[in-house]
Amino acid sequence: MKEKATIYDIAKRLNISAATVSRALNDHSKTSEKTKKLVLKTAEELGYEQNRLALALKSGKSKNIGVIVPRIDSNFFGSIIRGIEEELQQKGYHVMICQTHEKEEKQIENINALLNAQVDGILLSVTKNTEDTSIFDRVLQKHTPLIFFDRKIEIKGVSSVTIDDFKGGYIATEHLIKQGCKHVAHLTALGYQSVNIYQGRLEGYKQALKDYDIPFNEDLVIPVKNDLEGGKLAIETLLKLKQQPDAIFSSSDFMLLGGIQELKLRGINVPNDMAVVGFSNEPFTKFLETPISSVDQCPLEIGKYAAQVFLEQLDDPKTIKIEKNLILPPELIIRQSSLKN
Amino acid sequence: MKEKATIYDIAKRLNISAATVSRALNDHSKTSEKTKKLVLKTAEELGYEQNRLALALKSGKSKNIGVIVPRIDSNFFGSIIRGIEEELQQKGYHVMICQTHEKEEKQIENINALLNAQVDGILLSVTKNTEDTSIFDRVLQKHTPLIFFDRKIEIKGVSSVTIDDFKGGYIATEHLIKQGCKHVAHLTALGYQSVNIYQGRLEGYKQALKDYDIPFNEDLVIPVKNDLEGGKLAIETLLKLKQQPDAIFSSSDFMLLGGIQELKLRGINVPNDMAVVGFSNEPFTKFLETPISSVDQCPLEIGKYAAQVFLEQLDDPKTIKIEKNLILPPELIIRQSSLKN
DNA sequence: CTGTTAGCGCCTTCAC
DNA sequence: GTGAAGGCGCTAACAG
Repeated sequence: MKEKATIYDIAKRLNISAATVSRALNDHSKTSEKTKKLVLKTAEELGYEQNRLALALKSGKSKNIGVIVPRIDSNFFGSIIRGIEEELQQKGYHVMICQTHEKEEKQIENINALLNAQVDGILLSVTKNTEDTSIFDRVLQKHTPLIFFDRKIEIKGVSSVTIDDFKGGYIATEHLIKQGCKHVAHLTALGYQSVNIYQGRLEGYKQALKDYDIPFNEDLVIPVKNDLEGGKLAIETLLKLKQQPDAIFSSSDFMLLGGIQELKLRGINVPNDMAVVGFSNEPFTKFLETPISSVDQCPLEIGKYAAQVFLEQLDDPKTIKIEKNLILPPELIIRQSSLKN
Repeated sequence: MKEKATIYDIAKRLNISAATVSRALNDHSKTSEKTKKLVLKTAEELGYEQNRLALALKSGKSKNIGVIVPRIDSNFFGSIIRGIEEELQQKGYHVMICQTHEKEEKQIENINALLNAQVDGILLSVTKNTEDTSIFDRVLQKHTPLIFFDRKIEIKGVSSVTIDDFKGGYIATEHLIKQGCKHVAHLTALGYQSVNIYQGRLEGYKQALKDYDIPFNEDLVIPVKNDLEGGKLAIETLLKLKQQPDAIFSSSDFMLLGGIQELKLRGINVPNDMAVVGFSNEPFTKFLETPISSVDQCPLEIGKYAAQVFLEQLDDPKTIKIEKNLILPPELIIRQSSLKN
């Protein structure tokens, strides 16, 4: 077997032209069955395989799409990528992965790299500190489909797939209220202004309070760093209040876990003294002794829909590319941490 | 800005030949400084970007490498991919991701797809039920570097990066023995024969017992399915024994967690009645009320080394590609679950 | 139904 | 120092 057989090799062997071989291989209508069979047979013998690079250069379509996420080693983004990959590979696409580590410069680098690798589209979860949006214009100028997922920025002509953070905040809070909680606190994360995910959760929280005639109390909203330490600090702050809360809706499972650890140290029982609900449905939430209720963001779905939106964009002629903004409903997973006895 | 500027566009504008433009862009020695500057300037103006596909077709190097894993939405594989990506992107490579879902047919499909996408190399964590190895020969015949990581198969000429499972089993067991445990049970996983990862851990366990003059007791080795349910079953089996264990070394954190839950139901205290150590250092292990000791497999390192081995293979002339088998030392992370009071 | 020609965008001899 | 020509592998248009 030669290292690499081309259509010319098989053409030579059969004493026909490369064009005929190409047609036969692609099952073109105007080709005799005889030559088709012959070509297929010798192709097999020579171990021929199509060189997608050549095809890509010719057609201008690489059949690769770029996916940019903050980190890949997180359950959330890993699941999204899984969804994207599964949806796209069956259409003959390959997924090229990049990470930004929440750095805008890396985001720009990655986009440029993907662009000149001639990807057929870019799916991007926007870095939280994105300030310069001109890079996105460059993508659009090249007529490369661009789709935001999970985290978006408002840019005309860019479709997106996100979850309904407002609803997530609402159902979590409503659930706690229905459990009989009168003073629901809320932990929100610092540092995500530009993608305002946490803003939506907060608004949902407020709306739920309003709908159930509970006055909003600013003191019960604690903005902290999104990690275990932040959660501990939040608890310390909350417990100093005159009016202490009887429930917490945290916009992140990690902050919540830190908080729960702190509550335990202080002998405060979850869920009876303090009912809690987190956000993201991180894998660890269901493994704890007191499993944590959490709002699931359906990452697999996000990935699948993002892929589908991309495929739709492809069908459209370049001029009438309509913007599509999918907002998926999150789902509240109720576990022990929010069920008062 | 035109949709896509090529070297011809800038050549035309400057009334010079495309060849000169190419040379100027590549900082070729035999080009006047004047034209270089001129070319660079107009390239900038026209928004020129190199088309990597054309370069790839010409050079035969796509600067893409394929990575195949069972699943991407697992902390372990996610971390490995992160390591690979970070190491390779700075050398100008892109990572293309595929999943096998532990199906051999998908593994073959993915390899073929990557091959005719002309990747410059394939990094693969072998599917556990791999039987037909002829696909790997095909890769080698094409002189495409192939590197196994985490899970390997013995194939001449294929390098690999794995962890020392024997050592992992050894240090975990030794640690339990040093804690004063006399009857260390071992949970091993069913269904991974072809990649014999679990075999190594078992051997390490045996060797540790031997080194500390503890007789090996076959009854204490429980093979179960690698999930929570399997762990529960294992505990049931163990507790029926005349000689009950006082410690467990589990070859998987998930089996162990199931076991711990079962122990708790039965009022058996961890670590005092039963000291336990898991394997993989899954994220949840450190979040539990009784954090679990576990053998960390350094996935990030695996990824980085796999990438490095790939880069080394590249330097070698095709003929003298030497096989390199890196075996990384795992690390025991000691937490409360194995520390007797 | 098949062969010829041309070109995707780039780089690399080979002349000049 | 620069231009012209050819080719990487494939396909589409145009003849025949």
